[in-house]
Amino acid sequence: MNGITKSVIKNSLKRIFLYRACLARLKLMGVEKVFSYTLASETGVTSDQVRKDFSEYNIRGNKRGGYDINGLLEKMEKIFHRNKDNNIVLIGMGNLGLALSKYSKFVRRNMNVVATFDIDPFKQKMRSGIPVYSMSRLKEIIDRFSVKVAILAVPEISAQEVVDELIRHGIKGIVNFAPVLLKVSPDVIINNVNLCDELESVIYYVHKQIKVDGLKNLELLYRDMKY
Amino acid sequence: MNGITKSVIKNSLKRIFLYRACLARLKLMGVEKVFSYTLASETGVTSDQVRKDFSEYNIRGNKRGGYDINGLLEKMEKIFHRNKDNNIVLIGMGNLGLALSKYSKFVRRNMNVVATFDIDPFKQKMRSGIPVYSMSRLKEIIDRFSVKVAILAVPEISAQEVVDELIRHGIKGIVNFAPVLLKVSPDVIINNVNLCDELESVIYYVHKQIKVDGLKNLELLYRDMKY
DNA sequence: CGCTTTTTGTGATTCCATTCACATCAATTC
DNA sequence: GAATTGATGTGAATGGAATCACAAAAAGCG
Repeated sequence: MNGITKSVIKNSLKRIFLYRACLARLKLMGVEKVFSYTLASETGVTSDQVRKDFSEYNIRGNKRGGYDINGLLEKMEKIFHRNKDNNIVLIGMGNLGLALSKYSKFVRRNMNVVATFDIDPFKQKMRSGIPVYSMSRLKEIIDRFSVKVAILAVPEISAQEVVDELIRHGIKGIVNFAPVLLKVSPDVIINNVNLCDELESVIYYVHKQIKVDGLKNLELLYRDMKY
Repeated sequence: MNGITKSVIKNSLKRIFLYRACLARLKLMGVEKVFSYTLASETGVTSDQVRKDFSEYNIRGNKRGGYDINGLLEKMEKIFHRNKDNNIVLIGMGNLGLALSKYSKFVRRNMNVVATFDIDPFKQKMRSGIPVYSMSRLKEIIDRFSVKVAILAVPEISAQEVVDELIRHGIKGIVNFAPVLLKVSPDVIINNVNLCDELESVIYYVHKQIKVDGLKNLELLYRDMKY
């Protein structure tokens, strides 16, 4: 249980998700095949990038014929283990945890939150279909549903403690919404999602942009004055 | 309003946030100064990286003396405009929107959700202190509070339409929770947060890890059989 | 005060992701 | 069925971020 763990999700994987979302949309529209440049312009990358990414994940198309959307989506499902169900547990039923437990998009991608956990006995009852258990039943549920991945939405103060327990019971991957860097052994995958940072990043760039625009305007003004 | 916009938040900026969180913690513990390697080991990066990042954002310390925590935090506040309040609007009061509107950590970082909006008239009443308005009052609120940044938590079907409206009324940056790539002009900053993708990434790496471990075990078994 | 120690700050280097360029293959046309 | 066209797939080149290595500065010490 040593070592700080940063999120290390590859950009190429994120782009693959983009492509998939785009493909699903095209499929709904009745489109049957795409070319790398179609997908590229839809997702705002270059066609080289699309092909290189596909190459990395061993996805191939037909020379000249482009890619068959159904085949592509099937291949992706296989790669991302979407064919089998993935059972998830969610720890912490505060505001965020509650919202995540109701988030219907997980289910649509075969990711099932089979149970949620909270230390607050008041919260330990059925809510919106998904049961809320006390932490004492964690091991039982993880074993019964072969859970390997957890969502962590507990206060930062208890995050590390909960993580240690999760890992002790066999959890191998965690999406962590608590704003702390968790210490885990390197075989456990952590993906940190820090909502404050996401918002603050945008604020930073907006302020910067405004400053740049301001300077541009000044330059323009200066030029106008000069001539 | 052309062009697909991917999130482009620099890694160095994300690390600066990490450092700041760490510094705040150290400050609470009564620590007054740090060295680059202290901060590094606390955040799981190298000390070179810390110094390089600081250099990028023009943060400097004292040769041999390290960095004064208070000075560092002040400098960061200035860089990130934490001295002045940042007013935010939140669009979409579904499960996620509701949770975000109650997310107390925003306020602690001077990011105030001044109002929320939803098309559902049933939701348009005071909830947990923050008012829920109809979209018709968007412009009024944006102007009154000089809002430049919005959080988007609407269904994907209406996301683009809402974004167009936001930008028309002067919004310059958006944290987008809808799983769609928004089309905006390049002077608007978009930060996409896709919860499904975050979870699915972890699942992907966990399966991969298990496969790798499995192979390792096979190799071990093979070696055992051989000798 | 000059010598040693310690840590910063940054040019040089390495490494990895993206982009380029083109060989390769499949379809279509003549 | 050869020639042409239009796409893929991938080595090679490029660019940008992380790491290295060291000069410069500050603190301590004799």
